[in-house]
Amino acid sequence: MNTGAGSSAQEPHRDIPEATVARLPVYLRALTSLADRNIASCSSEELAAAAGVNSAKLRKDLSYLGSYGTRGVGYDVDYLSYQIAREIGVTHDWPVIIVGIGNLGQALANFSGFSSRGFRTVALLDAAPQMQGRSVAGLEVRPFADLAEIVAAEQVSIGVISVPAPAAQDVADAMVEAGISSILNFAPAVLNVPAGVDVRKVDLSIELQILAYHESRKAAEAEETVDNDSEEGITA
Amino acid sequence: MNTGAGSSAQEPHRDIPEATVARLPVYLRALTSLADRNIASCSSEELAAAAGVNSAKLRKDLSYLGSYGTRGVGYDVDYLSYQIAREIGVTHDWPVIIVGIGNLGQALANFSGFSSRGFRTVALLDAAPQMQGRSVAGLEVRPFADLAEIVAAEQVSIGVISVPAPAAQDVADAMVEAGISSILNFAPAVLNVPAGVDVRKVDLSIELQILAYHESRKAAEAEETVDNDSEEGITA
DNA sequence: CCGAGTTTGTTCTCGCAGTCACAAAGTCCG
DNA sequence: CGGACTTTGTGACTGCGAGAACAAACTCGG
Repeated sequence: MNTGAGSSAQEPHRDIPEATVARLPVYLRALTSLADRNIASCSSEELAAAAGVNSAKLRKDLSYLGSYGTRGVGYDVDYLSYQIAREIGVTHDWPVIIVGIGNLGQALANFSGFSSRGFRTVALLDAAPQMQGRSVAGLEVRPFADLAEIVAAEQVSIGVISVPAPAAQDVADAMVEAGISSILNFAPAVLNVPAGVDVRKVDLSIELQILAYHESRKAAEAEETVDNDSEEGITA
Repeated sequence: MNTGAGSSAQEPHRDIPEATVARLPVYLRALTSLADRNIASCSSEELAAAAGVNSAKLRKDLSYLGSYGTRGVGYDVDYLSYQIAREIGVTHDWPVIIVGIGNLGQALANFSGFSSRGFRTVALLDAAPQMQGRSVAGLEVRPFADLAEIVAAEQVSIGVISVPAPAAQDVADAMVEAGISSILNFAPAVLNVPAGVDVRKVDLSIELQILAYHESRKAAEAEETVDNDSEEGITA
């Protein structure tokens, strides 16, 4: 009865809401943590607590994937982990390249969370001559000009940009040109990419500014409540 | 006529939607970029393009702050910049401490975007003895035990956590205990904090996994469209 | 001084996301 | 073997956010 877009065979889900997609990795991490503690099964309440969300929301999110729980019992940790990993698509490793091996790029290259969660850094690229050939996190830094060649050879579809803002758009253009269709951008710049290419942005100073806004309001409120007293007596 | 919560003198705004708050820093950056190019005024259309959003959304967002534009003309770049900065609360610098001076912590300490956008890193803390006294980004790494003392002395209300996941909750607890009320968390762990404390989370592997999900779907769709052809002929 | 043109600020509508509450479905004990 | 209990999965409701469209307000040229 849907918009007749074929293949209604064994995938009753499809079209998982974006908000849910963003939480699935959180659930996956919580499940991994439970598995590490040798917990074989858990209720939605427990898993929700471990993931830091509401249990109803968790159940609804999981229901988009299918019915992988058992009523009256809960979820099997390993089984659910696999199902989520399969849905996200991290049952096999994704090759990733990092462009811009400054402080942040080096930190990312060394970040174990990438390799342990379905991603494998296959190349580090930097345009600066003095970076060439240096070894970072066990990988040799290669010239930016090699981008297309590496992407083609390693079948890379995900790229990380950690260059200064002015260079970000050029790097993005080159990535798209080379065939990359998903970009994680750490540069504080707006990227223009053609349709079909996904960009996610991580912006450190924006996060801090959002905190600052709330902090300002907290301070203003605190001041307001003291306002009645009009304390100005530092004359003692 | 609002819910009579005092002080209806010269602040007609208050209660800015969270989604808008998250975009204000983006607008601020776009404005800064325009100012750097000596552009004194701009329309909502231009600013929206620079910030990568819809112009209607931009105008709506700005309207929460007040009427700082001129109909028929547009916005004065400097004036609007100041108003946004004032609303966010970054007209003066916020002192920030960073706990966990590993690869990521060092990258954050060296990140110029912090200092140039309303934040000043006042201390770097790490629990590891071998880190003590080392100089990173012009600051000496101090023992984690000094946390409370530093927070009190420098009036710090914002803390950054860049320690491994297992230590994150302990660090958060200590921060809250010391009086910090806003936390930017880079550790892949769920933090439990009391009400009144804001936590924002930046999780690198989650961002990648979200990209992977979309990438999987792209691959699946591509396969689907080729399915009709059933190309298996690599026999040549 | 006035009208045409431009751009903001706001209203309205639609869709997505979060939460509550409950029926369905399974387990476990007597 | 049956009933009480537990927990999932889902339907209904509410509220926020995005976008389109329009009225208000300002500028500028004659």
